[in-house]
Amino acid sequence: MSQLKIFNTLHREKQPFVPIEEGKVGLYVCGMTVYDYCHIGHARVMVVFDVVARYFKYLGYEVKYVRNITDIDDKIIARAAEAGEDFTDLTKRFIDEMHQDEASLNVLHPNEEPLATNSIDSIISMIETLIDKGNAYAGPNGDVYYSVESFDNYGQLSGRKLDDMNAGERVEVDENKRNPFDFVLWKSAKPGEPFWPSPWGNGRPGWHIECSAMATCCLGNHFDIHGGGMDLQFPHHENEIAQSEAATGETFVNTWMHNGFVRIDDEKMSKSLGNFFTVREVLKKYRGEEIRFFVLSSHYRSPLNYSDESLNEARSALERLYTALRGVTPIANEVKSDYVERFEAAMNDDFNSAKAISVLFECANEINKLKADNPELAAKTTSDLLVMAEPLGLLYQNPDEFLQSTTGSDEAISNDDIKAKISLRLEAKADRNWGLADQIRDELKEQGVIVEDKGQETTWRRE
RNA sequence: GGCUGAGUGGCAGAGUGGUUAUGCAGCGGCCUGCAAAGCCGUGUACAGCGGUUCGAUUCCGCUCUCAGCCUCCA
Repeated sequence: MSQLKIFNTLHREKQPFVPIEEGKVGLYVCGMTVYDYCHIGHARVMVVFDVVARYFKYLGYEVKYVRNITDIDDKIIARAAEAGEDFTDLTKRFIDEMHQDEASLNVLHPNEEPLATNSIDSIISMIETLIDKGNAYAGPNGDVYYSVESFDNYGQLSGRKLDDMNAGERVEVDENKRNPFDFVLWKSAKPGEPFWPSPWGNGRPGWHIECSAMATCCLGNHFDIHGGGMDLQFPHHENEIAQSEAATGETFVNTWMHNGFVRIDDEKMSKSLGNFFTVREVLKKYRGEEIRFFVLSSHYRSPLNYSDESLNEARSALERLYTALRGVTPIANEVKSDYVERFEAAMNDDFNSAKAISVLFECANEINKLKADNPELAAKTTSDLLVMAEPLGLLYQNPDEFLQSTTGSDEAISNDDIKAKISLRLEAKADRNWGLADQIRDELKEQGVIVEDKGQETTWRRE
């Protein structure tokens, strides 16, 4: 079998994955800042790394998957102030919402989900270490900063040099910093802001330090894979490396993985541009599995353009796969089929889900051909299809349930009414009253129900 | 200005130094009372210009276009 290769942002090439400890993998992903609903970009991160975790399990690894929650930061404070509520009420609410979205997308829960506010002690102790080692300093305003010049390899991940960067390009240079690219480790509290006591006074952690603290706490000073969206490469992940490696003296992470953006009209979907769709908005029109298929239909590092057409295609594609599964009871296949081999080869090539999915379609085609002539082989091939779908988190529903479920919140004809009409139509057919039979079929079609005759049986599905 | 990445058939989207991606849509056929689903067949795609090569969409160079990052961001 081919070996798993992963594109490592740190080296800008695909590299064979070698775990630090045999048979185990530690995975840390930067999760949500919980001040609003998840949008499709967040859904992509969740789904992509869910597949990474699932596929490692499929390969037999023991996976420890950690995805943090940032539950204290400037935006959270601002939103809570706007709403006139305690920031913890706000974050608790959006954590619950996030978990609902996660479930809708069939994303398995990470093994650990640490909160920044539960990690204050380890954050403070890491900052103390950085000050002791000369990598951090308290500014005249009481904030504590990391000194980028104190870390020789600063810029290794994002491939940039301090000299090449334009300080003050977008944000005014802060006079409290020794170097404009120094970043905050500890931010002193203004009146009315939430705070924790620290050796530098009351305040809260900066954005980057929490991830260094949580990652090393949960997975150790040196672990296998760290992931997140492309935009976190710089400065967030660059700063995480600088903090963690300066504090521990060890290599922080072996493999860095970054997923591409979701776009709308060829522009990045983001909160700041305001061009985002939330997961729950899209769920009004499309099933969670359709969103999931859409995300996995292109490679995780490529841009992914969001549109109704794309979601409609995902729907058609899933209908085809579920139609193949319909009416077959899978029987475990004792030999590893050529399909599964090719599926693994695709996934081993930097989690190429798009290519892997093409194998699912070929497998579905084979099932359709075998159904009539060779039920036993059809059943085994069906099992193959489900074996491949599992690490992708797809095809987890009963085919009829999927095909007959409603796709949105619109008012739809009930299953009972559909069945009643189909009974009438079967009587008409028995009388060879084709006019009436076709009329009933047309009526159902208008209500989004497709009727299909198979010999004496009639099945139905929703469009 | 610095640094990334990308440009594939009607659309989406993989991939490869010479041979079918895959899905949707289209066209023809089989099946069907008719459909639907399914099956079979069907498309001289690889931004442009040079170079390397027996041969390049695939490697190299240049040009053009697009997107992203350069302390909000998944």
